Amino acid sequence: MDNSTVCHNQISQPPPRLCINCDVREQSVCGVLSERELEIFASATHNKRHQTGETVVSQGDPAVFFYNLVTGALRLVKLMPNGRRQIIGFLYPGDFLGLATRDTYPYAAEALGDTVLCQFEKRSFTAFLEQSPEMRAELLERANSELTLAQDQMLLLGRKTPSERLATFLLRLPEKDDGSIQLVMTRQDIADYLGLTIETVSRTFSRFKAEGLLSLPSRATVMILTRPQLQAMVDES
Amino acid sequence: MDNSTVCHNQISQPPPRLCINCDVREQSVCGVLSERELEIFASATHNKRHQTGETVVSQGDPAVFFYNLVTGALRLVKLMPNGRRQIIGFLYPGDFLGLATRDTYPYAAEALGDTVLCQFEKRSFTAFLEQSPEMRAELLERANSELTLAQDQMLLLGRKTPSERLATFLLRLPEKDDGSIQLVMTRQDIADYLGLTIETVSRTFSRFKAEGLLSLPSRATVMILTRPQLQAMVDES
DNA sequence: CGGCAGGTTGATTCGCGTCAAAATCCGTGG
DNA sequence: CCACGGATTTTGACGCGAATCAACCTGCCG
Repeated sequence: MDNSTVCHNQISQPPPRLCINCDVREQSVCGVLSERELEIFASATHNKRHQTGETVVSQGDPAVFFYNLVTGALRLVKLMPNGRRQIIGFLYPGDFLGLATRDTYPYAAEALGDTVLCQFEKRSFTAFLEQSPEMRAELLERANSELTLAQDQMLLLGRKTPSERLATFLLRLPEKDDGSIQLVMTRQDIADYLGLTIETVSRTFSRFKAEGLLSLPSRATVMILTRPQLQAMVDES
Repeated sequence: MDNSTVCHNQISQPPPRLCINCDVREQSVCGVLSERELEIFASATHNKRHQTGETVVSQGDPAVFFYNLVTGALRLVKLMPNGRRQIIGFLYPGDFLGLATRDTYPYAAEALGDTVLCQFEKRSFTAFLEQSPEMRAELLERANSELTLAQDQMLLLGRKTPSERLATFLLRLPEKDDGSIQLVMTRQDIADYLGLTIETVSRTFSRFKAEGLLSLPSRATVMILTRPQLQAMVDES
């Protein structure tokens, strides 16, 4: 809640932050830039930290900044006046925050856990695009894959059963080395992403567990036991 | 079903088809091209006609061609193995068909009424993009607005009531001069677009009519009587 | 005047949402 | 290490609203 744009260079003076050392450079839109361009880019950006639940951008606010997500995860939320909530996507390290915006953000972006973002001005980024066809191509690429995902999600929300929705969701998440899946979001988030209630999500998890499809070592950890069966539910689509 | 790539120059020899005379040039992605570029473009395209219900591209087919829609309308359909259907969008004159495709089309495009399309090869178009930053910017622009629309639709499918869905849908359609709205799609199409059944769509239309919100002079014509009330239902989102 | 596709209306069912309570998880402090 | 407390999740009971199933209507074609 207090000033969360903290730098760690409060004590000693570290070397200037360089995009070239960025952990997610290759995964982010910056991956297409030359060293020369990266330097230009670096001078126009700075890091921003957020804690769990904090709002990075608000629905309806003028879109002044764009971001690359460096660490953590975000949820993109659309809120209706009466409180109904729909999550239209989650962002992970390397993802770009700023697609599908015109003058204002049509959704809020909120931090899930502690996050680090790379912030830059929309204005200067747009200007930068004029000189970088590669970057524009990269953005087009990303917009297209977001659009593809969104279309899959429309099918999910319009026509799939709760079980199919949850199975689809789980199989989209990345596995760790030990085969477990870490859920960075709450059940409520999952419900609002899948167009269900929290109770239905919980019940579906329980049923999957009872059927031996998965186990839940902790709230945030899922072990998929019989991937083929879950996959079969998804392929039914 | 027979060869539907008909030219009208079967009798007399008309002047070569020129993009510069295209009715929808300014509305389509071609609007950003210079006369010079238009000529190059023209030589790589040809018109293609389709009748009601015909398939322009099939879900799962290799994406070889892109299209601009010149006349008529298309529905973009995702079909599940068990027959469940979700319409992820409608295209109107000037719209581009080819966003959100990788190697294959992830949806089918089907003609609503008689349509005219401008067809060109994905390969050559992609090559053309290399030399036309304006065109790439235009495509990015369009991908972004499609994405915005898709996100609105996710909210609709995940969280809105049938009445809100239909009201939202109707108010997005263009009015004619006399204030009427022409529905180019069937009730089933509307249902599959809004994530409902045909019966629920029909009942909701009937209720709106009973409440004096609209009248239905014919199956395909809607007269909105009290726009503010419909708008209020939508704003509730 | 059929015939038929598309659309409407009615009766019934059932799955998910709602409301309520219990259980679990997890951080905190004794 | 355990006891406590709040948040989160799970489970249970119930009701409603949209899907389903079925019949009927309407407009339009030959």
